[in-house]
Amino acid sequence: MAIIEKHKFQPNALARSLVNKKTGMIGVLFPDSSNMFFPEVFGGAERAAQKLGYTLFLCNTFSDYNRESEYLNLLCERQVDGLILMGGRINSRHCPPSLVQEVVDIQRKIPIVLINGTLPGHPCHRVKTDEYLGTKLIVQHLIDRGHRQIGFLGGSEVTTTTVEKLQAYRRTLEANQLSYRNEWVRMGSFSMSCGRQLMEAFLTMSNRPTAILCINDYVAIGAMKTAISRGLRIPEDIAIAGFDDTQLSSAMNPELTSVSQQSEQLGMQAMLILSKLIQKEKVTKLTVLAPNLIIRQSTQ
Amino acid sequence: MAIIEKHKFQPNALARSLVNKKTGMIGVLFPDSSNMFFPEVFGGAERAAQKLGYTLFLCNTFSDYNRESEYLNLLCERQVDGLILMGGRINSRHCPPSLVQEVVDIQRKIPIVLINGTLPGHPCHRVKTDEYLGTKLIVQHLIDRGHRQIGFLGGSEVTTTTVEKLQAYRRTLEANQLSYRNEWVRMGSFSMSCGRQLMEAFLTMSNRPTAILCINDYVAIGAMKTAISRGLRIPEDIAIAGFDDTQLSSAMNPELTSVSQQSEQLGMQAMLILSKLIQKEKVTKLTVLAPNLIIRQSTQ
DNA sequence: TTGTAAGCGTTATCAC
DNA sequence: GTGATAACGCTTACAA
Repeated sequence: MAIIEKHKFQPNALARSLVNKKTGMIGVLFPDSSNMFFPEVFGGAERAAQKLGYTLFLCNTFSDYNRESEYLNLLCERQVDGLILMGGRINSRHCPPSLVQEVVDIQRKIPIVLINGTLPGHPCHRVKTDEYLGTKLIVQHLIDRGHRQIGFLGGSEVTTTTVEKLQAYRRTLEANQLSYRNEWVRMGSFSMSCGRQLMEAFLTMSNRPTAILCINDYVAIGAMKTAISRGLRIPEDIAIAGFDDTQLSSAMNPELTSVSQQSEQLGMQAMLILSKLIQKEKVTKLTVLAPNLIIRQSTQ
Repeated sequence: MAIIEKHKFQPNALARSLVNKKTGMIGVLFPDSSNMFFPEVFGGAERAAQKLGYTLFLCNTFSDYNRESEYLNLLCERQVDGLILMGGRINSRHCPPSLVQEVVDIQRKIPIVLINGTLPGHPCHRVKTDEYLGTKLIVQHLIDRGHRQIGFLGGSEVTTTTVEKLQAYRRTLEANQLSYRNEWVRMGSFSMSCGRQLMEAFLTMSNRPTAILCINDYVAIGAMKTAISRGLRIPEDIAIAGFDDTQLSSAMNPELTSVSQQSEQLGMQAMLILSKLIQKEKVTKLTVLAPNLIIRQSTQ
């Protein structure tokens, strides 16, 4: 011990990992650190990881398939013990089979958990919140508040989660004998500026919705800002709801009704399941978390 | 090549790094992923890292000295090529010398860049925004808008950045022949809930400030929310300004005047300097970025 | 208890 | 150019 101290001996984890064949590292792919939803998820994952003795390797893919592939390769070379995947290809409808195959090949050697996504045609360990139910809850809430004209704003039709929400929206309307109208559904992206633009378009309509469900909090806030700048009161003149319940929704004024995906739980669960997979324990393939409707000022 | 493909040969970066004595990994310590400022900084750092062929190892210390030490140790064991440090001990007045020494010892072996912090008594490569100037700009702006009673909300006196801002606040008041009043300065923490609480206290004062400078956007938003819930109009009844110009400030309603620290630039510069240090190039010890006053609705 | 040797998957060196 | 070999720093198994 004295001699360790004296020579300031520094253990080398690389050499140790080379022998042990485990690194204690978990690779985490996510699409965008500027969307608070993701930092929240890996906040939860990190907490769980610390308890389990793992350490996270976060990789911002910027939703770019190439970067995803690069990182995937990098993480394999670095011998991570497991992978958590979010966004990008696992949320893509029409995902090129080669990209799916890439993940499938890796999965043969390294345990993988997907958050809010799938690998079409291949069974996979997944953690997700029930976004269908979440959407249903919020549409029903709007209907219960007396709204009959409900719009849907943002997202992209090439994204599986958007399609799932859209379906829930449509079916919930129908279940309430309300008509689904194409012109009340506007897609684009997931950003605040998208929310602004799409809302502009809505406001020029003669017969516009009285309530709007947005694909996420960012789009909702963009929509709110446009509405407010046009002199509309929220929720009196138009009700607006978001999704994800990021910290933005409670920060806003008026505060934004949103559906919590339990982002931290999502990360924790994924990490928990991954650690079991690494220990070769049997784990349920699919873990579904219940969404949580958080009603705030923007809809009542 | 055929045989590589056939056997699905997977190169092992650990073994390679063991020989090369470089891993291409940069350790990044930061205090809190739920404060958007930090994801913004490492967004910039990541972009730079990708260009330079490095990859980031992000470590959320939750501002806990012990966790900092653990991660520091972990990153050394893992043989990272360099370190970027934010928050925690490098922002602490009265930082225990042993914690400083720990970093100094590491610095002998691994290049380190500090963002917005110092290692008291030890020269160090640092990147920072001029928070003194940033504060001055915003106080001057409030004064120019006609305010004579300006308060200071949030932060903590054990944090170097808070002290720096407080000093700038005080001196700018004095330079304008305005009196500094103790009861107009309230400290606490850096959270939205802190902003709410401190604002409550302000509002009970008979002679309260007409404008408030907050330590960051989160505190500012908390303060705004309390003010609004008390029926005050912003900025007519009370002007409020934040700091950091996170995405929250432009999302708010009314939009929040704030000082941009150029968070992405901060991360990019740190990464750039670090890579030069790793290549043993000479680099200037201190890089100061100019803050940017972003005037929005909350102060005019 | 202490010590020695083999091996992890690379890279680099030095003969050939 | 090709091919064998040592070395990187650690762990583990086995021998002394």
